[in-house]
Amino acid sequence: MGLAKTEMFTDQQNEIALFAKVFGHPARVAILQHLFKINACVCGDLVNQIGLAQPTISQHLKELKHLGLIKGNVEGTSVCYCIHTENWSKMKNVMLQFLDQDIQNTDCC
Amino acid sequence: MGLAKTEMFTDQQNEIALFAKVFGHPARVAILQHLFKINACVCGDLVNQIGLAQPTISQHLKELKHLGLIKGNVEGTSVCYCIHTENWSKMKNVMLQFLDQDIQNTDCC
DNA sequence: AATATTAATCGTAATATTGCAATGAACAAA
DNA sequence: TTTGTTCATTGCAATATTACGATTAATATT
Repeated sequence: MGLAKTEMFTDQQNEIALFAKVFGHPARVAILQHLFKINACVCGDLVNQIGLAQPTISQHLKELKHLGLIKGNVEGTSVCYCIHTENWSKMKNVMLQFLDQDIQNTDCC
Repeated sequence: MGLAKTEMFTDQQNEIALFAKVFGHPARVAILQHLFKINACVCGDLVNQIGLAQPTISQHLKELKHLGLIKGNVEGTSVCYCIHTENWSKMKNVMLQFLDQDIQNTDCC
């Protein structure tokens, strides 16, 4: 059914999955890396940088914005995007808690 | 269309996306968390724990195994799964490098 | 050998994602 | 006001993902 049964998982598990999902496409990884590097970027520049069509970039930006990881500021006819540092930190904590799990004992198999 | 254009991104970006994608479903997050907690687990136990049907769990396990994040050992009629600690560490380094990016300057927008 | 147990695989239905052409909306410049 | 620029939205085609019933494969148990 192409549909995750979210109701059978904890809020934490669903949150981790949501964040991970948005990183699950190389275009969004590239967009975020570029925003970190340049610190702020107009949508059109991203289209040139990444090489996908404008509607496609716009859609990826929408998803990143929806999760709160980036901010967009209208400046005339263009829109300036940048990392939402506070939310990025919060997300990082959630993901680190998941990634940093440690096994206490030796390998089993 | 429904297909990521991986050829236009760096290997690193594609690798990050691949790892993130596998974490992008709460069932796989739950499976991994359970394996960390219990350290080793027979497939049937995961089916009981998670609450999805056996073929579904088996499919999720396959994806985790394919990325090398877990190992599976046949023990009689059952299969014992556990975290592949070495590969988990490698994956963690890749993801941390991405998550730990820092902005040098102030917010722009 | 016959039966039971466990997990993988196959096949399929339902839904989601990706990508872009076409269009629309908002603003700036002439 | 007309034209151009920039970005969002719509609509659609192609592909991927999720879930599970049915079946198969492998090994135990009787």
